[in-house]
This record gives sequence, C-alpha cells and structure tokens, in this order.
Amino acid sequence: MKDYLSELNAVQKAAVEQTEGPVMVIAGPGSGKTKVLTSRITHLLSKGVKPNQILSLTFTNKAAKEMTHRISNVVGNEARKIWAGTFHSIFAKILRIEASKIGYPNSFTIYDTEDSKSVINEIIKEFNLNTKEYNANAIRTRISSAKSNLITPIMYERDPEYKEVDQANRMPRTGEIYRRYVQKCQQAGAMDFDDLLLQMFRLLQENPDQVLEKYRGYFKYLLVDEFQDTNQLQYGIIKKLSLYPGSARNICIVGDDAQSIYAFRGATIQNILDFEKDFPDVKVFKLEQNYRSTNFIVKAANDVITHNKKQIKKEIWTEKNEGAKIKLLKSASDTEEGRRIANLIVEYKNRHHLPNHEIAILYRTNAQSRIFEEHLRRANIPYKVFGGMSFYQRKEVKDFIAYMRLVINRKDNEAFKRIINYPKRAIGDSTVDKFIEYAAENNISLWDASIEVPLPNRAAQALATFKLQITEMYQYSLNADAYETAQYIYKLSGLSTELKSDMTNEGISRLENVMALLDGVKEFTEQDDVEEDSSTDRSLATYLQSISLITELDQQEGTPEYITLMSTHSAKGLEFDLVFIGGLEENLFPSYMAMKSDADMDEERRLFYVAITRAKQFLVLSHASTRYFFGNLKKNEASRFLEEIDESCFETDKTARSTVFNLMDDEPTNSKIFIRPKINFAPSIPTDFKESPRDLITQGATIIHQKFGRGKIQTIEGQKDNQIATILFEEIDNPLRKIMLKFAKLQVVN
DNA sequence: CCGGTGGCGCATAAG
DNA sequence: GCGCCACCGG
Repeated sequence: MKDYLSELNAVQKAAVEQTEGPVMVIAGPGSGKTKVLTSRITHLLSKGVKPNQILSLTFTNKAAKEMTHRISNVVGNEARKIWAGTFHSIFAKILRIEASKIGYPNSFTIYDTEDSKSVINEIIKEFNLNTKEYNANAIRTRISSAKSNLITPIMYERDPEYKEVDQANRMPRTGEIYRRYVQKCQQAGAMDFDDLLLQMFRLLQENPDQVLEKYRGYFKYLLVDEFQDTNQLQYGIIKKLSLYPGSARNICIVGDDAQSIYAFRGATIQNILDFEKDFPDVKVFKLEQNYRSTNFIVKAANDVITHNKKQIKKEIWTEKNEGAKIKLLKSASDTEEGRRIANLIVEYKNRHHLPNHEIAILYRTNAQSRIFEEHLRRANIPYKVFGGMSFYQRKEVKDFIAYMRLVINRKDNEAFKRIINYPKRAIGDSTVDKFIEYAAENNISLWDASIEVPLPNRAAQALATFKLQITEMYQYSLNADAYETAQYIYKLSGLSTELKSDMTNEGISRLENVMALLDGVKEFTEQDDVEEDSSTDRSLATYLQSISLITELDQQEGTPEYITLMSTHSAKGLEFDLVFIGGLEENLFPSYMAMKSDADMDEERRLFYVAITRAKQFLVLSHASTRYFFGNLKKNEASRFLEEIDESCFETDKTARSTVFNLMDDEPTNSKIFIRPKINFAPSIPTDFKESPRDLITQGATIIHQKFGRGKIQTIEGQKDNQIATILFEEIDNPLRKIMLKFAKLQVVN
C-alpha cells in the first residue's frame, strides 16, 4: 500500500485520520478535497474497515468514478466493493431491490424531465385547464421543489403559502395536479428523478425493521461530497442512516458554502448549519490552501466572493507564483466574442503548448454554446459540448429506449405513447387520446386501456400486432441478455427498416446514433468487471437502470483531445489550464432571473466564483456589448462582477491590445452594432421588390422570391390553378424547392 | 390518419 | 433561433 499520508498537509492529514465520529471538512476550491476523501477511504480500509461498509455519496458519476479509480490505485480491486456513487444511482440500486415494499414494481421505470412534463400536460388536459395559463414546466419545477422539501401533496394543498404563490401565478390547482401526478407515476410504475430520493426516504421511513435496520447495518462509514448542494430530502436520508440511538455516527461531510450553486433545485446551506446542531461534537477542518490556481486567479476569486451579503468568512490562499494576469475581453457582439475566443485559443495553444483537454469555455446558459461552436468549427478546433441536448435525449435514441422500457414495464405510459405509432402503424393521435381518456377514467395503464377501448378494424388489427410484438420481445428477454434482446427489439419493432429507409444526411446520422446505442448495450453486456451487489446481471432491465442516470459528463474517458464547452454549473469540480468565461454581462451573468433578490444574486456570485476557480494558469473574462436573445438584438452592460475584481489582477490595456486587437479582426470592432452574419439562411432581397405578373413566370426564368431570394425556374407542372414551379435557389440550404405559384410572390429579373 | 407548414412562445442552471 | 403544436390538404 502506497504511503498516502505523506502526501497530505497537516490539516488534510488530520481530517483523514479523524475517522471516528462526525467530521466536517470545509474545503475551498483547489484545496485537495478529493485527495482528502480518497485518502480517508484508503485509511479506513487500512484500518480494517470492510469496503462494503463504506457509503460514499457524490453528485456526479464522474466524481464517484474518479474516487474509486484513485482508491483502487492504492488498495487494488477491493475499491470496487465500496458503495460509491451519486445519490440518485445508489438509491436507484437499493430501490431496485426493495421497491415492492413501497408499492412499486422492482422493474420500475425512471421518468426523465421530458416524461414528467408529458404526464403533467396530460393532467392539465384531463382537468380541462387552460394550457395557456398552466405551464407544465413551471408546475414540474413546483412539484420537484415540493418533493425536495419533503412536502406531500396533502401538505402542499393545505399549505397557505403554496396556495398563495400558485394563486399569484394563476395556477391555483397546482396542488391537485401534484396529487394526480404522484398517482399517475405510481400507476405507471415510474419514478422521476426526485422520487429516487423521496421513495428512498419513504422506504426507510415506512420499513423501520426490515429495511432501515438492514442498511444501517451495512453502512458503518458515510461520506458525503459537495454537502453544500444537498437538499432537505437528501439530508433527511443521510440522517436516517447515520443519526439514531446506538449509531457510531461515523459521518464525514465535505463542502464549501462559497461554492453552493444549486439552491434552485432545493439545495440549502442551512444543511451545513443543521449538521452542526444535529452533531454537536462535530470536528471541523478547514482547507484553505489552494494548490490549483496562480495568484491573480486566487485574488480575483477572493475579491468577488467578499461582495456577498451572507457568507462564512474564509480566504483561500496559494503559494504558487504570481502567474499570468487575467485577460479582459470586450467585444462588440456575441459573434465577435466567439470569433476572438476561437482566435485566442489558437494563440494560447501555440504560445504555451496547451493540449486541448486543458482548455474550456464556460458560460451561464447552454444556449450560448452555439456561437462558440460555429467559430471553433471554422477555426478547426475540436470541441465537445456538455449539457444541453445529450445523446440520450435525441429522438431516435429515446424511441428505441422507449421500446426497451415498455418491454420491461408495460405500465410505462410515456414509453407507450412514444412508440404506439412509431414506426407508423395507423394508430394516430385520436386513437391514443381515447386510450388516455379511458385510462384516466378507470385508473389503469394505457396498455390495459387499449384492450378495452373499442376500435375500428384497421386500428384494432394494428394494435393487436403491436402488442403481440411487445409480448414476444418480453418473452425473448427472459432468456437473453440485454444486447440480444435489444437487437431482437430493433428488428422486430420495425425501427431497423424505418431508419434504414431514410438516406438523407440526417437520416444516416440517426441510424448511426441508434447503432451507437446498440454498441453501448453490447459494451454493457460484455462488461467483465463484477460489482459487489447488482453483479453479473446483464439483463435489459439492469441496462436501462444503468443508462437512465448517466449524463454526458460521466462518459468522458481517457484523455480527450477536444476543448470543453460547458455551463458554469457543470464545471463544478473540474479544472483546466486555460479557462474562458463568456457572456459576462448584466442580465446574462448575473442572470436576469436573479436581479430581484439578494439571495439569488449571491448565488450568481458564488457561481462566478466557481467559474473563476476552475482556471489553473490562464483566465480570460469576456463580455459583449450586444447579443441576440430570442432572435432580437439586445445591448448589455458589462457584468457587475467584473468591477468587483481589483484592477491589478487584469492585464493592462496595452498588453490586452497587443494580444487581442492584432489578431485577424477582419471586421471592425468599434462598430456600435455588429450585424450578425446569418450562417444558413441569408438571401438578399432587394428593397424595391415588386411582384411580376403571372405570365412572365416561365420555365428557365431567373426570379427573386420574397423569402428565398434569387433562383432559376427549372420546371412548371400541374393544372393551371394549381401550378407548382420547381426552383433552384442560389442562396439557401436545400436550394431546390417546389413553390405553389398561386401563392408565391415572384419578381422576374434579367 | 398522415405529413407538411407556419405561427407562436419560449431558454437559467441539472440528476 | 428553435421546437412544438394547431391546422389543413391529401
């Protein structure tokens, strides 16, 4: 066993060696937090604690994996037996075993955000509510936060505060929707993301003897990472497992109140304060020495965070040399920002020999990635966007997964709706609406409802075939592994035929995605590492569970040779030599949503603090004077956060100019409003456009279309009142278009 | 019942 | 700028 203790500083070492009783580690950014956690586990193992007695909870699978990896470097394969994972994945695993005790099938489905929204929309329709007033997304957020705060539908409906807010939002029946939502999920044998926590809590609460005792017995040592981002519900579960008469209370929480950035999903630093109350003999260790960043970056971070109204005083410091000053980048437009950052990346790479995986562009909203992508592609810089639309959110992937879900759990109504008519089998929306209505009236699943609803012959036939197929797939799955079953489903469902028939570029890419999914199933099936508990089960059900909780962040493997684009939230826990933070403007970062309250503004500031401290060597802070929102041009002041950093941290204007303005700025940077060059669709329409009379429009004529611009008429077909011209346009994507002449406004030019 | 299309409303962050 | 959905012609 390697000498892991000698690599620690005094405080880190003390935190590692205090294995017994409650421990709180307050760890500033870059202070070796992960090192402490992994060393602590290693230390526990060296003292003879069994790996399966350790429960280590993190927020991302990536963090869990990294921890297991680092520990196995020291102790070998034993590390795999540790219960290490995200709250969601560990609890899903336990629920998979115990679900029947709380009225769920063990093969329960996990609903993603889209599924939840769809269920809520169904309820809004069922209640005959105005879809303009009742916003499914807003309601989903309300329900999610209620669950995170352990508020049941009954409590919700009784609580005057909730009522008042819902009344103010003109959605007074939100409580009822919540109640119905819970009922529907249960009936569908489905849990949403919050349920993985809430049902876990219920499970422990309602089964004190069989279940709670069992897991208390398992988990002798608890570790919780990023504790500042836990919500009431998560802390509730942690307490159930660690705080009870006779407990050794061996619990170690690690966190940093200054990096709390998830209040919007119910996280509260009140948990840190409560922890000190609940465990009054807690030993506190503060890690303040930063080993990550150079001096100016650390100073800027401290400057910013001191502006927060509420904070626990703490200052991070570094022994590193001063390093490079922070570069401030001011652009006239979002497009210019993208172009200059792309140029700067090339420059930094050349000057400092930085590999792509040490470079990141961070932003407040995922929508900002598009512009960066365009310019990176143009500059031939490989990149990867994290967050936003992930692989598993793509339509073709979700369709295939919906088949798997329905095969495993026939009550999965969201999966049913998704594929009942895909590939097309003559069971359209009107038929499905009948099922939904009938199912709602009788409180049964869509699958069962579809048996009882009378249908016209054609639909009945199609439905029978569909159900037979699903049943056959299920039968097949009983004696096959996930990959075999997936292949069987792929063929039998008609997805294979459907996808292969589309030979457009998009169609081919869809097929590739589905193939990639199949490859993933295969990889899952052939995994030869055996885990302690869920072990050798390579069934489709196990596969589905394994994918429903992964995010793209977790899939990164090896050393990627691309630069990273991600939201500031996703960047938590990561570090890069060179970091760009884009869009540092009022109303964007800080977000317009945070302008009303000090608490929200403080969280924005903490988010900026997190963003800054991701940088190891070089930091570039960028803002643009104008930017497109919803397709409209908006002017924006520089972010207030920029003024909170002492000027001495920034490069002087002179240096800034020499590095920034000399770059190939082919467009004027001093223009007030920068006209965004349209990438895909920018036909030039003359201002004196005038429609030509019908008889001038003939085959071979060159014309200007009011929307598509210049083009040449290839053919004209059809009856005289219904003539269709095929026109080849010069300036647009998909240039060959069929135009109905009776509606088109065309000007003939010569 | 299906597919195409134009209009409308929307996007803070995420497991 | 983009996705969803209502609408309509086939």
